[in-house]
Amino acid sequence: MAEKTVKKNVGRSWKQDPEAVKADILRAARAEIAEHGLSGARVQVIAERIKTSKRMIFYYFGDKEGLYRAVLEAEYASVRKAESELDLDGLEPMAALRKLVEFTFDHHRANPEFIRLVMIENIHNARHLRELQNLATTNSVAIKQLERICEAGKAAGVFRADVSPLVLHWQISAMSFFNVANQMTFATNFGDALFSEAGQAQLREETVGSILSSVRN
Amino acid sequence: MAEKTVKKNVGRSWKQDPEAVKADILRAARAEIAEHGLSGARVQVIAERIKTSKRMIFYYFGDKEGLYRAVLEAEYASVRKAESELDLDGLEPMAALRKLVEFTFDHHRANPEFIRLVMIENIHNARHLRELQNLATTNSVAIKQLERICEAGKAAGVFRADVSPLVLHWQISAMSFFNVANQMTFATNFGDALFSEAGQAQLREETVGSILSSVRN
DNA sequence: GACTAAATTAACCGCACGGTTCATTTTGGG
DNA sequence: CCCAAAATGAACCGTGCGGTTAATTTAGTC
Repeated sequence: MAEKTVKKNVGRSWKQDPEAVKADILRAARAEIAEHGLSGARVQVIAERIKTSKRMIFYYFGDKEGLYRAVLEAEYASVRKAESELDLDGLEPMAALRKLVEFTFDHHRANPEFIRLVMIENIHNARHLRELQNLATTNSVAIKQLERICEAGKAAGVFRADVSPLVLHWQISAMSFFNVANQMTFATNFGDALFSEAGQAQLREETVGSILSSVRN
Repeated sequence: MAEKTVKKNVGRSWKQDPEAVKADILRAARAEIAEHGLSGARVQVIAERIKTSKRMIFYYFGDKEGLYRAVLEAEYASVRKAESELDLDGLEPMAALRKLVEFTFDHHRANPEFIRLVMIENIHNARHLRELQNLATTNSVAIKQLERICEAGKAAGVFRADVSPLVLHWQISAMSFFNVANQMTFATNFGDALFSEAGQAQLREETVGSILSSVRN
């Protein structure tokens, strides 16, 4: 039959670029999951955000949870990289601690999607994070830096002798994280004064102040 | 036809008790939503947790979001009630502040479901909380208490003159909230030492310490 | 240029979900 | 005791979800 040779697509209709597709999917998934949570995120919507199909997501990442794990892993890697680039050499202990607190406060604020992913992961009791074992060894960069600061501070006599780097990290993280994570409910309940530029500058300084004053000898 | 009058249920099969049913639904919904998030929670599962049907949930609460709003409202009311029962009269400013911090730390820790609901609400950008307008006026009990403490502390000269009750509340909430909300990811990343009984006692005291030292004149 | 494996598209599927319909039972007031 | 209204049960429904099947296109290899 003459109609047999119907060609739907004579010219090249698409190019292969698996790495770019994978990276696109990861970015879109990060945004979608951070916005709606794991169960709230729709695979269809992730596909629609970029120029690909739902099929490709399952092709590359297996299932929704595999995709989520990949997003989580990439995001933690990116944060660790930023942390490791913070240079505190040559600073006095108090100045180093101040810089570390300011960095953490600013970095959390600049990465709300990461914060939301961590919130979501906590809702899931860190079940997926625990499955990412290759991160465990390297994600204590911040602690290592604090340990060095604390040692120097104690040696110089400016820090209390019983300051704990781990507790310090917990306190710094708590305020830096809460500032982003709970912004909406806090503002709803108590007003948004603390979340203007001036308010944020104040919180940043008060955070530094409470950390520094709590280690001071 | 003679078979027309088939009676499936001759005897009394159930009792009416709408208030108890509503209360049961609220409790079950709180647990289910706190565990799985709003989109992750299944109405069917909420019904199965107690002795009722999906039908009753929609009958009393309209839809899933209405149920969630009711849960949120009840939970906030319960927390406000606990806060208002905290008695700080007759305490020196520092002692009063210490007691308030300890209370907040302990209360958050004792109410993980409330913490999770707030986390979930933050994921949703506080959209539902904003629709609960009748709470806005009364949920600043904690702030009022802090204002009184700060005034007394400044008058007595033991507090810095520029201490802000709102910032103080933010700091206290940050650490008390983070301690519960981020426990799982923090423990996964940095070990669970801080979440043993001894670790929690240490964190509680360090939280008090950093707050007190940051207001001290 | 034929062959093959990887990459991509289009169409489809079972199913569980939120929500509804219809009928029945219970309660309480007159 | 009767009857309207509230409360409940059972079965159902359309939709959108995560995930799959099968066919088509690309790109490197000989």
